[in-house]
Amino acid sequence: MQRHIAIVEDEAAIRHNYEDALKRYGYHVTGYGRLQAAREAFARRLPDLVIIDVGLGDDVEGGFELCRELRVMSRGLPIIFLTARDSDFDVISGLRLGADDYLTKDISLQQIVARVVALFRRVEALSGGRSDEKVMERGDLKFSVDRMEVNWKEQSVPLTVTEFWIIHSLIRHPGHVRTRQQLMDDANVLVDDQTITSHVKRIRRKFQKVDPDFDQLDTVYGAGYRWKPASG
Amino acid sequence: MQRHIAIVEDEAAIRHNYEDALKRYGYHVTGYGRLQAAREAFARRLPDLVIIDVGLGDDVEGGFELCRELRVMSRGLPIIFLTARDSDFDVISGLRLGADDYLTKDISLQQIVARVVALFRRVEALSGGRSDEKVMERGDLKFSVDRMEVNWKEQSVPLTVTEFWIIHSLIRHPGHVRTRQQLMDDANVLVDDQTITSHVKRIRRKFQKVDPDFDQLDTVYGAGYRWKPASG
DNA sequence: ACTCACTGCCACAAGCTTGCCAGAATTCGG
DNA sequence: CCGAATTCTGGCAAGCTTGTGGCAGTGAGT
Repeated sequence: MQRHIAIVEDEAAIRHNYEDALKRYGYHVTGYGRLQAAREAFARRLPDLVIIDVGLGDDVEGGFELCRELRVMSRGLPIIFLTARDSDFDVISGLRLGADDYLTKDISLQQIVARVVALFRRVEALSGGRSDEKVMERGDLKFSVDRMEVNWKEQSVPLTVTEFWIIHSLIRHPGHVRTRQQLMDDANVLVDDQTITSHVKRIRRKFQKVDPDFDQLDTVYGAGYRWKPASG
Repeated sequence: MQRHIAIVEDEAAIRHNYEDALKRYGYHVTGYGRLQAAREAFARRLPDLVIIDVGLGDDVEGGFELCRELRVMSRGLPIIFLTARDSDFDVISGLRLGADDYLTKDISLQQIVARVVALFRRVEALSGGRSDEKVMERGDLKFSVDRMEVNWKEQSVPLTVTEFWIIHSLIRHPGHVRTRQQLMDDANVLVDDQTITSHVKRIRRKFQKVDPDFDQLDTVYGAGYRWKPASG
């Protein structure tokens, strides 16, 4: 699968520069001019890497806030900070937001691409070659792609491969309805709708074995299934 | 119209396997044993999807080169890479070239077919699909197609699929009257006028359960229904 | 060869949704 | 104010969707 990079940067000219450079390297790139747009997009689907300009307009704090939110959504998601001013650099490092890299805007496009590539390589090395995040945390759920392991409330839930990818698909789109077709695609199987129903039953059973009150996986009648977002 | 898939793979046995599997799914498949043959065919007519073995003979670079050429010819053409080797080098290079998917040869035929189907679905969704706004906000109403969820004054309103599409149709034309016929079309059902009346009744009831003063959905005598614009 | 886990699917049960009817209520035109 | 047309409403039966237990085929591991 192609890597998906998100760029949050309000100056259109700069944003397009970065987009072009990264696209030329075969990445799938989406640019966002405003924080809110980015936030909404991320709620739908997390990219594989995020580049954030912390000097976004007058809302200096916004970039930090977004970073914090992303860290909550996905612990392992690579984040690169961009800043026009050198002075911000200290602030950023002081905040320990967990960004994976900091860049000032005066560096060359080539350098940026190089950093992105390097970051992907590093993430890959850690996670054994998958393009997905190492670990996702969503409320009571901990999800590790490289270990193929799922934890619910600190307890391990033993899932099979197919079940794993179905859950994976649901969790990567929290709150969104996924049709049985989509789940099939994401789990890489080509089967009957009913079979997905069976898998979901088994998944529920396994979660309930660990936590009888498990209730995070909604059925949406006539549509599909949905992973209930943490807050409800 | 039938989809045309091209397979570039030098080992005849493997190539035929793939061809058969995909043909059984109703695709029109052409196999090419040598790069040059494929290149010439593509110059005449581009297929709808290409599967390339990157380990073609001793010409390791050939597959990548072909991919590059195809990308120039058609930016959106779906390309799947096949390889016997699982080394990172192949993966990275393949992805940078803009391949849409990447498979090692040890996966099952079924999985390959599944990927092909999924890729076509994705491409279709991007081009042919209507480009809906994902989230709509109209005054007290929040509406998300992805989530199949409707909120009125911050409270969730549980609607069925048909009700959902009816509301969707009304909200996309705020202040305009929609006939029962139009609502039928938009909800993709073919029924009696009276049935739409029933649906509207149920929709109103559900909104009123959340907010007894709900009054946003007007009846226009002799014509149809209308979603009252916000301030009204 | 044998076991065991996984997967896909079937068949039946349970539940929800939908379409429509018939009578009541409302609106419209004169 | 009256009659005709239109809409509202409660309710119900058919049909579709999902839950559930189970079974057979496959493939990996012993």
